[in-house]
Amino acid sequence: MDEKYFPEVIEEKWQQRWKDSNAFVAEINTEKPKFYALEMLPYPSGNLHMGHVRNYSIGDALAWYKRLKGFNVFHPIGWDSFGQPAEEAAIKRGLNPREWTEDNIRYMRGQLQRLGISYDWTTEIAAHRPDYYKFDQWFFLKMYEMGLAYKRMTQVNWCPHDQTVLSNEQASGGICWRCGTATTKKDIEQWFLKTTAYADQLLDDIAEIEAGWAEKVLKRQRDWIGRSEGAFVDFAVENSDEKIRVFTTRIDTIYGVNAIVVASEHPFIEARKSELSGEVLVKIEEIKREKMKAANREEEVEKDGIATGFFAVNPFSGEQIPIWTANYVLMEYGTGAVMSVPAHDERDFEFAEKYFLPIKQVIVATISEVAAFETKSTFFDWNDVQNYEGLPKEAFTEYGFLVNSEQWNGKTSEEAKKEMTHYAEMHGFGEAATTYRLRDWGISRQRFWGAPIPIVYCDDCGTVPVPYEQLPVELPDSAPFTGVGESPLAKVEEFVNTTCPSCRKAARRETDTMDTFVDSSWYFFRYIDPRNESLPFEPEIAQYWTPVDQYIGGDDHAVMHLIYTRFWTKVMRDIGLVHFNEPVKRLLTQGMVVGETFFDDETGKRVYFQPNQVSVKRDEKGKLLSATNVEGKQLKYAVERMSKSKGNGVDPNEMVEIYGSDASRLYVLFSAPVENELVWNENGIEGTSRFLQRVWRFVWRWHERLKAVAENEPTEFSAEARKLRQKTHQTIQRVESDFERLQLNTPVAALMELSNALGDFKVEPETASDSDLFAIDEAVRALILMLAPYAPHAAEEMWSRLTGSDEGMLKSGAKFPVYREDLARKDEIEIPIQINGKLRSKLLVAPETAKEELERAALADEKVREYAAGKQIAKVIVVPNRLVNVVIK
RNA sequence: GCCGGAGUGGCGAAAUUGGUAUACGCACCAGACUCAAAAUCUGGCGAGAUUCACUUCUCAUGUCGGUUCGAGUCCGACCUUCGGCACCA
Repeated sequence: MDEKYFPEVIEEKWQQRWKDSNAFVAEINTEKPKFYALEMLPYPSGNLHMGHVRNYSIGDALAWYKRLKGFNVFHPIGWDSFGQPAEEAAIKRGLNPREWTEDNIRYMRGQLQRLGISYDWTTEIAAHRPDYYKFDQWFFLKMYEMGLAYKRMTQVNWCPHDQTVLSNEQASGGICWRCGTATTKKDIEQWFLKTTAYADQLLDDIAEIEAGWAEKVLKRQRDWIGRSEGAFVDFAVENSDEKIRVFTTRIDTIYGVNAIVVASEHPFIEARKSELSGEVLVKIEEIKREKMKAANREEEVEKDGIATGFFAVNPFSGEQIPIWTANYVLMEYGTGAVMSVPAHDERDFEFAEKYFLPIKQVIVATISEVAAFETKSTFFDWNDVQNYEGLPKEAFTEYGFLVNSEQWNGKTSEEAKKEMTHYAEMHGFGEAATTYRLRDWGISRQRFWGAPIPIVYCDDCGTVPVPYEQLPVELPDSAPFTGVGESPLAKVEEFVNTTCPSCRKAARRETDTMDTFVDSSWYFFRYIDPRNESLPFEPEIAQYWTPVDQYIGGDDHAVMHLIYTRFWTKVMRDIGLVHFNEPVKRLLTQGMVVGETFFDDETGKRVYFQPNQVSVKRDEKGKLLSATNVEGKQLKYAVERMSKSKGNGVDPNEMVEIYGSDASRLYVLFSAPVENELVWNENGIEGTSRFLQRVWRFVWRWHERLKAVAENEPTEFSAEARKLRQKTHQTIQRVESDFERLQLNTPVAALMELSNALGDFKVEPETASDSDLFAIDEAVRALILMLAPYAPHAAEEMWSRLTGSDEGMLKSGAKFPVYREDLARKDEIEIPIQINGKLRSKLLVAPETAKEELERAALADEKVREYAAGKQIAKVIVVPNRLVNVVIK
């Protein structure tokens, strides 16, 4: 240990030592409680950004804390290494995706190791390696057997120029990202996983994890699944045997139906093309075009539609109602047809207003209104100008009581829904139904850099799954990467041409690869048994380590990844690999790390923020008012996610080089609560670095002297020493309870206070008494141990100096300090005295002073007497150990 | 438009259940050390008024109102802001 704190020296030293001693290698140990700490695995883009640093600093703090609390901690890391950027690098720069990926992993692994995150590197995995994606394929085959993987026609974005499939992102604005051509839609066959089969479980099992997941994430999941309960009702088409089935959650409003509205792609329309008028056909084409634009642009589109000229019959009332088609009805949801009830649905109301369709009220808010409707007609007809006054201003969408509904009049919406659904069932024109917004998961990608889908197409045998013993279906070394044309794999003859596993004749392989969300749906199960060649993992090992106790990541994964991984877990349970429903007990969604970004107003180009290149004006609250570059030209600015490409990034490498990993991590954890957005501020890190140095200097000054500390607790302590011990134990309690609540910023404040208390303890090493030494030793040890989750290298070094042992905290059996209530308690506490709720005076008393005693002391207080003079004391409120409030009138 | 979260000093933020608002840190100011600077150490730091001074008082947690002995915290309305969803029948 040097007198001065040189992070680069000690950090390298301890990183090496941890590695040599396998300090973080986890082994099953049934004697200890286990703790699985997991951070979302990174995509190997080439560089860590500050969001990663934050993510791993949080995870590491918890991992260290739990280790010190005696848990057997598993803290692994890996690489989400399949995906488009590797392929892009291949197209743009002629690189081999595999080499590009491996290079990036090597570099980023170095960065992680430089940060000193306590990973068990022996379990590192990467999705692009055959020993991993073999099991993506294994799972696919299992799901195929279970009927959960199937193929169907679906629409994709298509670039007619490049002849290639585009993701929504690549086709955003309806333009191909590569060539700028307007995109079209194309029908192709793709593989799907039947997530909808688990829709109810995905929704209902939320109850099991509710306590440990942020409500905002659960809400988004519920919305994503979008279960809605209602009924199907069949409307007969007049003069035909055909029926149009609609889905409604409000069958109670069915007497208010003024039209059936179908989507422009609805089979009813397709089947009657020849019978529709030219005007209608033109409109339908217009609607389809509008829909496509609407999907790409993000504007609200006005409702548009046309009557088809056909009519249907309301099965309840027998009324004849027109069949319309309109742009606001979606083919993808429900049945692609709705019953329009303008009086009780906002969209239908808007539509009726535009096209002057009749509006009939069938629900009223209160029972007292029901009687009035027996004589009053509420059918609003736009042709009847007399009645114009009766036009409601908006739809009444709440539940209420039925009117204008024959035998159902007077019933509540809830009763009517049940009874009318039953009635429809009895009469064969409807049934109770539940629909979901959740779609099956399309996993086919017409890309190279992903796990090949293990399927063979044979002219004789059809679709044949690759036998398990032939897995993995390996990706070829390379493929022609052009970014245009069909899937790159389709061009690799030796890959495509194979023999049918069933009849041995020549056959062709599936050339689509899997969505990368497949890899990330189960990766944390692979960590626990990463070299297993026959199974994704051994169920017995999973029995010990899983589910994950604490998962940490950004809330950008609140739906897709976290729904898919929950789905996958349920499938694994049904296969018999695991015995629980939910993979993650507690989820922490960290806030983004953001920085200010500057753009050139004219060119839109980013301007790198460097103090000498950009000058900014701020208002008194520090909010940016304007920014100019060197030439005084106005710049645009925004606060966005920090990254190198955006030019607002602090490079983690640079930061670690200047301040060290410990100070950097400490700063990131200290300066905002984990779930808050973290706005990067260069100055803050100086403070945390100074704090570490202060602690360091203290240990340096005292460590020799502390070797002589008494083993047994002295019986007598000075008042000063007692105060220090009090602070020590109060701090232990605070830090512990904050960690349990995942509040990682406030423990740092507590540790700073303890460190300040040590500084205030005016004793010199040369003259300190045995009891003083004991108190200091106790405080310093506690401080260092509690600092370890934030600044593990510095903590290790100081610990080794104090203990004289170099083997490391964990190997030497160091434990989180134990809180002692008897020492934390104060001799004397300050009780505020309020008069009419306002602080007027203070009382120094022993803790646990009785109520009566407090009241007496408060009333005797000079201030209180002053205020009470000539007035009446109406009441005295005494909360022991808290306050006294004297109410004076 | 709908849903959800959040508004506390110059800034990041504290305040387990209603009970001393502004802990801790940054920035800033003053002092000590130094030939000087950096580093370090000490002190100050919500606003306003009052006093030579010790002090004392008033106001302040987005705005307005309510409940309560007492509200940053609970209730109601509104404003601002961030995020999610966007015709889901």
